[in-house]
Amino acid sequence: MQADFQLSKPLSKARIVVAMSGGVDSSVVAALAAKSGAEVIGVTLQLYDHGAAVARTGSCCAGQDIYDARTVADRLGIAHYVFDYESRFRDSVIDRFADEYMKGRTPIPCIACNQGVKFTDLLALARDLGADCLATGHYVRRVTGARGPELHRAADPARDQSYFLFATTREQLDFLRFPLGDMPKSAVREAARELRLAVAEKPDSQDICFVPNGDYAAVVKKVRPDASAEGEIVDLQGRVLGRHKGLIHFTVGQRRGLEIGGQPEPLYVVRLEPENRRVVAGPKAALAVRAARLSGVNWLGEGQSQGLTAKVRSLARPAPVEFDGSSIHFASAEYGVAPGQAAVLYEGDRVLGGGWIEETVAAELAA
RNA sequence: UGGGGCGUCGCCAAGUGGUAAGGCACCGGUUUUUGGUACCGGCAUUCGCAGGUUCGAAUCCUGCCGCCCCAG
Repeated sequence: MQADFQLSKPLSKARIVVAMSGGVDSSVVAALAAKSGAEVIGVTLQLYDHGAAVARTGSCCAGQDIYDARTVADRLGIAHYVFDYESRFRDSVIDRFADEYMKGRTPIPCIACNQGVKFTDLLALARDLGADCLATGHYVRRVTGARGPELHRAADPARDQSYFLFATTREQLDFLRFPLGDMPKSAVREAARELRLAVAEKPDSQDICFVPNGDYAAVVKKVRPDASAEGEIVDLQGRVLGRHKGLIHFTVGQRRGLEIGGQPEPLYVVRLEPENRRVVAGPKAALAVRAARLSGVNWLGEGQSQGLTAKVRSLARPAPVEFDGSSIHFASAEYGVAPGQAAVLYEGDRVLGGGWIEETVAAELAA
């Protein structure tokens, strides 16, 4: 197995920095880089280190993972550095994550992490190390188009991570390489086995890396102690249906957890009102949205505005939309669109960019 | 107090003699590098309580308890 690192100079004269998380994917990237003949430097960032999170499986960038990355680097015979980015990660990812929840929004820490710590800080570090590129284990493709590098969905649709990388800028994309974008996950695992990498059978990471037991609310409360302020759960007319134990436990589109029974049909969270700590609940139909205004738009495309599709969550078939530069308009109602989540725009397999969902416009329901 | 009605899983609610539907909630699982959704599965040996009739009752009878309504 080989990878094309898309460099303009001979690999024998190139220096590649590989972001090694300690998982199978980035380990295989390091192996592919080492095999290419270039000089390879593995870099691992220590992002957090709560005692409890260290030993758990499915994590990333702490304790055992750092050890695993080092072990792989040693086996490959490449240089390996570990940098302490805990405070940076706490400020730019964990604190922001908590603040978003406090505001009644639903954050995606993985994108914040990619955007900041990885593609800004680590990328700058790689440049400082004199690298010609920074390679990561993300499942996404960098395709050279007529006007330079483009970001495309991964070849393995089940693994595509383009949703989490919408904020990647042109400059960053210039310097980044994603050797796994063309490969199915099974091939990556197979390669790890053939290379006898210790991480070959390591479980995929999932959930939020810095949340130990899937209990993200506990992390928010730890960072922001006043997060458990109670409030009312009301229906669309404002009638009180019950109480809740903290806005942070809810997200728009959520069904479970309201603990309100006796209804003829399920209740969903329609909206969160941080000003008065209210959770507004209603039937599924009340979730229908026809447009969403975005902030922090990152654009990698040209003038496209028609024939686009958008994903409003990582798992979802892309929905046809029109984009006017700041808002997306769905061709047919979309459900459970939560502020704080990302809307990523595609033209076929190409990622044109995206933005953060600020507010949504309810669809007029013919009823 | 007199008259009427009701009491089935946490909530709503079928079932009026043949051996407890369903919905909501909740729990578990699947899916997944966010949260959530969706899907699959689980969830009353028991029908306010105590007796009685019957081969057999949540369904019939009696008493008690509780709640609701109406009372010149």
